[in-house]
Amino acid sequence: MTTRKEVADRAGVSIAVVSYVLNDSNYVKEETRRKVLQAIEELGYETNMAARALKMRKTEQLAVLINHMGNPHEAGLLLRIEEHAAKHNYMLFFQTFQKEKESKLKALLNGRVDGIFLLGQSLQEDTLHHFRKQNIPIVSVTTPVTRTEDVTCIDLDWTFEYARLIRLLKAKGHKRIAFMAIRDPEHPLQHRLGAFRRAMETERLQLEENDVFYADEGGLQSAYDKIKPSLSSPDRYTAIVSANDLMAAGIVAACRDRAVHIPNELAVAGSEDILMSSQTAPPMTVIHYPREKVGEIAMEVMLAKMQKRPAADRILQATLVERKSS
Amino acid sequence: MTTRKEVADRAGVSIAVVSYVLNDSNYVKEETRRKVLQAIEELGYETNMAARALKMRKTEQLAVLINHMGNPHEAGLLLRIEEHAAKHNYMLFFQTFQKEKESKLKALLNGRVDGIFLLGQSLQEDTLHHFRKQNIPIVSVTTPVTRTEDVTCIDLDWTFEYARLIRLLKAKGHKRIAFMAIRDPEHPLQHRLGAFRRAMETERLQLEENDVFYADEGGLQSAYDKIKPSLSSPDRYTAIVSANDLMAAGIVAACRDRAVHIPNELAVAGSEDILMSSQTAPPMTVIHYPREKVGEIAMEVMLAKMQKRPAADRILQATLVERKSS
DNA sequence: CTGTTAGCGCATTCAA
DNA sequence: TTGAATGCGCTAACAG
Repeated sequence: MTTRKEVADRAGVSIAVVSYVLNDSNYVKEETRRKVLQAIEELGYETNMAARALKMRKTEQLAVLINHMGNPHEAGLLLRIEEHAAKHNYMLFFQTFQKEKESKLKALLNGRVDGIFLLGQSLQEDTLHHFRKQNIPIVSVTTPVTRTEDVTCIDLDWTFEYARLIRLLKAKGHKRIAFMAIRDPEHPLQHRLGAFRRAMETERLQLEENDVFYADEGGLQSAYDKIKPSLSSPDRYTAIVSANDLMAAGIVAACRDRAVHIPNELAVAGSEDILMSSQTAPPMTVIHYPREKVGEIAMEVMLAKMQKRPAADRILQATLVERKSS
Repeated sequence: MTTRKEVADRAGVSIAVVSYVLNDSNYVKEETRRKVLQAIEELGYETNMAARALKMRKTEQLAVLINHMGNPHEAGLLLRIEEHAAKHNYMLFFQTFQKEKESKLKALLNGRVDGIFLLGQSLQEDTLHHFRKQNIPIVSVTTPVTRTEDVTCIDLDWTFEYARLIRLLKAKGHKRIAFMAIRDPEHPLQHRLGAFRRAMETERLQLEENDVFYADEGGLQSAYDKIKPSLSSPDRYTAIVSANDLMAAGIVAACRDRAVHIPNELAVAGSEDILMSSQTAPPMTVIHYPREKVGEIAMEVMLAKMQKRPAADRILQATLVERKSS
């Protein structure tokens, strides 16, 4: 490995000068600079980021804790965040994160990251406290079940978005609308269920308790399993909204297998607009979650917090994409 | 931030002892150990990974260079690799990687990673040389266009896999089979085109040059755009295989819009088996790429290389999933 | 069994 | 405009 010392020797200067040249942190005579640059070139020298991180107390690395990378929505979000992080020269770690791992988290991230993104996670108070003490900002993309002051959130106004979707369905004559939620009370998708309830109220529709389905997890299969039995009942909801698109796709699949016609017998809608949603049969009506924008804002907020600038929660606007499933 | 020094002071020992306790690297009297552990607990001390990395010349961080995170196949692969990396206490960076960034790569990764995974990339010789000098092993999941000795590859025997798929199609009466490839000659999917050519030969079928379509990139839309015009021609191939599933989905979408019946008028098959492929109309026949296994093996090979154990290229077996599109 | 000490590669203060 | 020297937090060789 080439070190600054070797570069300095070859250029006939001290290591400090090499540092000055590299970081533009001090005036260096043009000729000296040239010599140093040349030595760097010849030796193929590159700064050792570990050493720099130790000295600077800054790693330029960020962590993304992700719930379920199998979900293209979250994968897409991750991708967008990375895109913007890269622009600011931050490297991104990602970790699929289960609660069991939380205790190890502090050890794993200590001295490794300058900030943490949460993609569908909530952390426990003592974990939060630890990162607060270390001055590691936390930005959450999704509203966690329990809010904490140091976690800044980027999310949609789900009540507003669902209300708009409900109006669309109402306009087509639907009165009894079901919702596909998720069982785990800690799961961040719970927030969307709450929002849906409020939206139904706003739109003066009754959300009956047995019109809320609780899948075991957010995947396609779990929604398929949960919805399929209910599809044979004669008296039922005429539309269903799903807390995420993967589960909505599961509903579409169940309808196909039960020969329930979409949208004539049942209208289906999703909440994220992943690519798959445009390819199901029929293509799905969805709330288009602005992943691109959210990624950008998330990084923006993260930068602000790292620089100790104030950073408030951000609510973004989605759009409604009407396709054949409604 | 709590340091080892503070822990040592509180426990009334030297920092070395704290190190010994933490790393189990030296015998410590039970009572002393207890005191140290308690001090650590009380202070909420965690090891600073940056300092450790500097000292040990080992970061326990790995990079994944990924071509197109928008592709669920690659996202899935990333997920699997992360899963296995985590088991061995490695953190994973990922970077969506474009050629323009290659020059910056060395600077970005220097001192940050112990190894690099390539997901559909080829690096230039001087980049490879740099990492070779630093003893940073490189493992590629996909066969790059130009092979290099220090890059170990994990891939399928695509010729074998495509031959099996071709036999399936042949058994259903197909003789003229087209292929959806990708234009960029540097793109790793070129390898699959070459394999398909050989497989056709093996199966004694003629692959006509204008039955090979070259999409501009590997996405759904690009395949859709490329295939759509050709669907109206009366005399044409009766089956098409796509180098990846996203493009196969694009073909299915084009057939839908052109009212070409699948599989009666055209059989379609993909090469990876992403979730979406089971939800298109009709669901697609695909080669099931064993992402789980590949992730495991990739990490295994990486560990071997990091420990300077010999590590040969690995060829894994896929399975054929027959669905309604063929 | 425990303490002292010498770096790892870098940024930076202080002198020159 | 440049150099010498210090220390970031950690590991491990060596001495006791």
